[in-house]
Parts: sequence; C-alpha cells; structure tokens
Amino acid sequence: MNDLTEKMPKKADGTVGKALEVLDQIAEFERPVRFNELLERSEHPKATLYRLVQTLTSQGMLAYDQDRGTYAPGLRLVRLAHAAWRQSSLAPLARPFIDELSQQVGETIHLAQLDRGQVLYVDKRNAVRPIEMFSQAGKIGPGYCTGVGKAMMAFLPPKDREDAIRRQAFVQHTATTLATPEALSAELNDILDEGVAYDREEHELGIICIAAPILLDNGRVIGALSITTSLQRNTLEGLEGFRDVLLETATNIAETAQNWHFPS
Amino acid sequence: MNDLTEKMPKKADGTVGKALEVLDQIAEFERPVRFNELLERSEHPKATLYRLVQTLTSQGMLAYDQDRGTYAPGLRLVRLAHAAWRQSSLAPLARPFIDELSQQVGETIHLAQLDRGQVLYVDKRNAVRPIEMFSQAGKIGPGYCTGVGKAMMAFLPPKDREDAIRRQAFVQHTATTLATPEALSAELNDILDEGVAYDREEHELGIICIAAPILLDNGRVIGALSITTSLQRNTLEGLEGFRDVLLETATNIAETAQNWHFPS
DNA sequence: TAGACAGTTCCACATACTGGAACTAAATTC
DNA sequence: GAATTTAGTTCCAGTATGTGGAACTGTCTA
Repeated sequence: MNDLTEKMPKKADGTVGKALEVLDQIAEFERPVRFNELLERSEHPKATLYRLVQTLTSQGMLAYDQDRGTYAPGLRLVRLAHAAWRQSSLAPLARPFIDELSQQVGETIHLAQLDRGQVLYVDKRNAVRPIEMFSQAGKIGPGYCTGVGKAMMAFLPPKDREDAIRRQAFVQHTATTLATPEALSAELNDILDEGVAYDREEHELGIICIAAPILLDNGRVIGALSITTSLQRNTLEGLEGFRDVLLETATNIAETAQNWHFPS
Repeated sequence: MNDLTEKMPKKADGTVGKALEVLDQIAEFERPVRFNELLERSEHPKATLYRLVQTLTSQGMLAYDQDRGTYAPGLRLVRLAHAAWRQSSLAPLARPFIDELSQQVGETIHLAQLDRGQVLYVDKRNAVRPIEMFSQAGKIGPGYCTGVGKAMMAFLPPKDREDAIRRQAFVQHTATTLATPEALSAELNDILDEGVAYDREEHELGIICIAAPILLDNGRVIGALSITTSLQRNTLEGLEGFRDVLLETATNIAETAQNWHFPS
C-alpha cells in the first residue's frame, strides 16, 4: 500500500461511520478489490462487512464488477464531489491567482487543503515543460513530507497540530525525510517562524518545492500553495527567489476567501 | 431548484442510505445551506435529521461553516471521487480517443455515463482548453432532454429503461423538449433503430448535439459520447456528417473498455 | 471425489437509531 | 427591555436495525 493508510484514529460514529470507513479502505487500494481482500484488512466479521458493502453498492457509492467480482468506488461519488469541489474547496476562488502565479514563475503550482491530516490537492497548474510527477486534483499525499503539508501543519492550532502529527505514517522515503514526530515538530516550529516551508527532496528524489500557508485574518490555515520543481530545472536557492510572489499570491487568495466567508 | 430533483424512487436502505440521501439533498442546493432549510425539505423529524447531519459532518462528508451556520459537501468527497473517477469512469481509458475526436471535429465533446437515471458527465473537451478534474467532470444533467441521456436510455434493457424513464422530471425546457414518458419512449425506440441520438434544442435553445452510445459486446450500454454545437456554428445536417467518426470513436472506446473488463 | 476457499444467507440477540418533547440561544417584535 | 418567535441542540424510553456466529452454496483445486 502507501504511506497514508495507518495511524488513522478511528472514531467511526455509528453505522454511517463504519460504512464510510469501508469506502475509504476500498479507495485506498487504488484498484478494484475482491470481497475477501477487503475482509482480510477489515476488523468487521464477514457478515457485517458483507452487508456494508452491499449497502454501499446499492447506493452507488461502490461499483460492483459482476464478471470479476470486484468492488471499486462508484460514480455517485464523482457527482457529489463536483458539488464539494465547488463549494468547499479553495480551487474556484483561487483559480485566477494561481493562473497568474503559474505564468509568472513557469513552474508547477499546487493548491492543497488539509483533510484529516492528509494533504488533499484541489488544483494544479503544470509547468511549461511538464515533469512527470505525483499529483492531480483530488489526489492525496502525506502531510509530513510535502511542502504544502508542512506549511499547513505548522500553522495549525497546537491541539490540531498534534493531532495531525499523530496521523502521519512517517515512512522514510529519502535521506532527508523527516521520519519522526520530533523531527517534524521541530521543523514545523521553524516553518512557523520562517513563514514558508521547503520540501528538500523529502518525498521524492530530485523534487523540491517552496510552500506557503493560506491564512485567514484570525490566523486559521485554510490551505497551502506551493511552487514545485526538480533539481534538473532549478535549485533550492532558485525557489527562495519565488518566496515573495508566492506569499503575495497566498495573501491574495486568503483575502478573497475572507470575503467569500470561507468555511471549516 | 433544477429538473433533477423529483421522482427519485427512494429505497434508502438503512441508516447509511438515509445519510447519503441527506448528502444528495445538500449537494442539490448547489450552495451552503442552513439546517432549517434542509429540515423544510426533509421528511425526517428534526432530531433525526440533526443527528444525520452531525454524523456526516464529523465524517468530513459535510463541511460546516461555523460563522454562517451552513453546511456544504465536504472535501472527503473529493478525495474519494478521485479514486472513483479513475476506476469506475470511462474517462481515463477514453481520453486518447476523445482527444483525437476533438481534434478532428473541432466541436465540444462530452463523455457521459448513467448514474441513477441521470446523466453524469465524466469528461469534456471544448476547443478552448482541456478540463480540470471536478470543475466540469462530475456535472450532472437530465436524461430525457440531452443527447447522451437519450442515447444511453435507448440501449438500456427494457426493465432498466422503464426505470430510467420513471426517474425523469420532464420539465418543458423548450418547444422541442420531449416532456412526457410516451414521447420519450417513442423517441428512444427511434434511437435504438437509428444508432445515434440527436438533441434538437431540447434542453437549451440554439444548442444541438449528436450522441452515440458506448456498447459492450454483450449489448450493455456503459456510456455515451456526444458532439455538441450551437446553431451559430453548425446545423443538424452538419452534425449528421460527424455520425461515422462519432460511432467509430464510440466503438474504439467500447473495445478498450472490453479489454479492461469494464464494471457495472 | 474430497478438500479448500470465496461468497452468500439465516436468525436470535443487542446495539444504536428514532423522534416527541423539552430545553437553550439568538433574533425579532412590541 | 421584556415578550415572542425562530433556529439549533439535547434527552431518553421504545424499538427498529444492525450484528456476527454459524451454516449453506457454489466454484476452483488437487
């Protein structure tokens, strides 16, 4: 699997919580799964899991492949997500700012938000010469080893920050990965002082980025914005040069969000 | 509201079904809603609705705006939909074919699938620029007055077709809208003979399209493909000229889907 | 043909969902 | 600024619903 799975404190409230937990599990596979594969990773007894899956399928939240006997996330989710993306994500209102930033810097731009301790990418603008890389709208990534993840976590209120740290999987992807809660915590403090976060090949070799939080007037982080590049194209020092324009864009987005009275 | 709301035979199984029904209702508003607005349109008693909404919120399926006291579909949906889009939609595998078709005809292309009697757009190409994940993909439309909707319904097995017809809202959008089950049914028969469906300004004045079903070897419809234009740019006769290339593309997509062993 | 295994159904039991009603907080009226 | 209305939240007895061990069916394997 990946480094997102574990350490998710489950306070699955009621049947709905359990059903959604199952849905998450299926989504995590990133491929259609057999009932039994699911059963192995589930803590529910066979009959219970079976009923949950049945319900989700009849509801269109899961799609069942008759021939192969496999389940995958269903199309109803796509429909619902459309509404979610438009109403609860920063993407629609941030779009013009990101477009402009993209043109100015000519590197890949990511707009992300925090979803249960994980980084959720809600928009992306490719570099002029695109690099093949991890991410797209709706995709998720780890919080502890991405620029946007660290930028957001750093500005979380203490309690939420701890909670977010606890949810990290801490897989050592590269030599520079911050693979312990302590190392991450220290780094977050630096980021809080610094105002921006860097990804120094912590997730993927050769890939670096500079990220800034998007902060409301009351200090709440609502997302993060990053400029990503590869060592073939640029350097950490080069990224530092983008610092001002990145922060300015983040501020602009925050201001707009403020007026739209942004939720959560 | 719109013409998608009513006539949805609800066989909400269990608590999960009810919760998802509420989620749908919230999504239908297409804007953040107050609890009370929801209550008015809900058949659940206050306490019950309240608990459902609470659960959905704590699960991240809904986002609650503290300041305004409103609910909107939550980001967790975006995350789940990413997996759904990649695994259960035709979009990823159809992409190269649609790109090619788009270049050939220079008109707007839609790729849609049927979700509970409604048309769900999973990909779109307009001459100007390619789609961003959920900004356009994930949109829904009525089945009875769109080319893709009719193309898909026509090739449904009798029982499913009837079911789909029953789910339509039949709002008379324009003079040519097929606003009765009988008119629609007759049209579907013609389409079944014809092999393609036309939208003759049935949904919006000045907008026309030609649509073809995407059919598996066993005859099952798994989606539809359409070329849309406006009367300013083209004519119904002009669209007829696209018939062959449209059908060929649909066949190619079906073949590819066949090999990927496409679900549902 | 026996054995193993995935998937499905059954049913007594108890959890957790229900909803009327009562409560609090905030907005509105007089 | 007290009285009234409206929105949102909590409570709790009753029971509908979900639970899971076990038994069954169908399918693949040796």
